[in-house]
Amino acid sequence: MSPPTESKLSVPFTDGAALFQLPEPLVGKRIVVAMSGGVDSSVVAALAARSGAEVIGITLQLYDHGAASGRKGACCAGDDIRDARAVADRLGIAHYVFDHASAFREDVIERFADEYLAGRTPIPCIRCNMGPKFTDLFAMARELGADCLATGHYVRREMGAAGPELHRAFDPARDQSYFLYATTQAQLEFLRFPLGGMPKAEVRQIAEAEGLRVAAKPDSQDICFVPDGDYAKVVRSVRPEGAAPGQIVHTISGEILGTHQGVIGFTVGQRRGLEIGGQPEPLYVTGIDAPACKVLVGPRRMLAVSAAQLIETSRIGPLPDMPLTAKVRSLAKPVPVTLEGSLGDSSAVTIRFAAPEYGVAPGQAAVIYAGDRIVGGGWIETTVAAI
RNA sequence: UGGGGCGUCGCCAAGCGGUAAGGCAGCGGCUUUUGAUGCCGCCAUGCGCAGGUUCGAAUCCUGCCGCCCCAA
Repeated sequence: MSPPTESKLSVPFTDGAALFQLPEPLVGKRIVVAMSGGVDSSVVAALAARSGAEVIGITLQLYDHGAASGRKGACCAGDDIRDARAVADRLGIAHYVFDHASAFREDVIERFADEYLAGRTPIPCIRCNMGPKFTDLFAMARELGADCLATGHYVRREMGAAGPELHRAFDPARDQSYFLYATTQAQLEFLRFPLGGMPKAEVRQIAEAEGLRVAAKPDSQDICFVPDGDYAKVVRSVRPEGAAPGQIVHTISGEILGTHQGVIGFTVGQRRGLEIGGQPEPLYVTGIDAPACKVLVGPRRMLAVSAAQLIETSRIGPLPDMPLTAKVRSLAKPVPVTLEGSLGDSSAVTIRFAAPEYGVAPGQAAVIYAGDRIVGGGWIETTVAAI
């Protein structure tokens, strides 16, 4: 599944024009690289520096709390900014750090908390890509007169008949397309993802070859602004008034099985943490009634969903005339779906699953694929039980 | 205070003389740039308490304690 460690480089990393999809010569071109302080974006910066173009690294400081410092595998604060700076120094490229903490707090963290309070399950990474990264950083790169904005995302940009298209990464284990479905056509014109065609192992090889201090840095995981995996703590600190206790109710019988310390601790499809024993089979969260402070639970078969309504849909390029698939979570094989409605322009669309899908949570994203190509997606507003 | 039933891990529950199943919950790990799911591992030297019978008892006997039901 994962490529061998000692593979040859699939793309010559000296071919800057191909990697950054810019016309030759690169001398005189200006590439802005979004540097998070991790291995991936550091390698992008290195590749850009090798290309002959002028390179400017930009790091957004997104948050700053004590726990961020010293935490391995985070991004965009404290040590990571120092790492980014050190890499830039090593590569001899310009590097700017912008304090984006207040905007990030409003656009991503508070929104994240409010979604949980409303009984939904948010994906801050997508909001972050939509806002700080691909809107704000995008504007900065434009102002700097860049020819493109390159990031370390594992996703491919390919030229199609109707313009640039977004495709899944070459390395399926690293594919990040799920988090990027909301990229607009205009953003995609300007964006570049040089790592989309490489296996992760290769990226680390390059980092080592370039002598980057981040070569062995752990991959980021979890939510970057949640220190120790305890996202509920973050929600409580942002919205202290939000976590009200309530009842855990059986979806079918209506029986009150227990109590909980706040709807924010639960997501549809969740099994653990209910603390309800004495049952013949496991109970899963089947729904969340935020206004009533109720968590609804039931057996696994009640999680089966036949369709989902998506809102605020977006589309990248034309809708191809071929079977479509969808992912309802980042790690999942895309499953066959049919679309009812017109995808894109923020309109509402219903996707119907060919086979029942389990654990579909409102607030999550559904991303639509045509083969390897991402054609768009939207936020899951409601689901239809398959029964 | 007559009769009947029951007390086994936090919960549910097997076992009915041969040396404590299983499920749920919980805990730990793997996986993972969202939340989940999933998978693997751990989880009662002891069966309400105290005696007794027996080579051997959660299982038999006695007493006590605690629940539940029936009762003019």
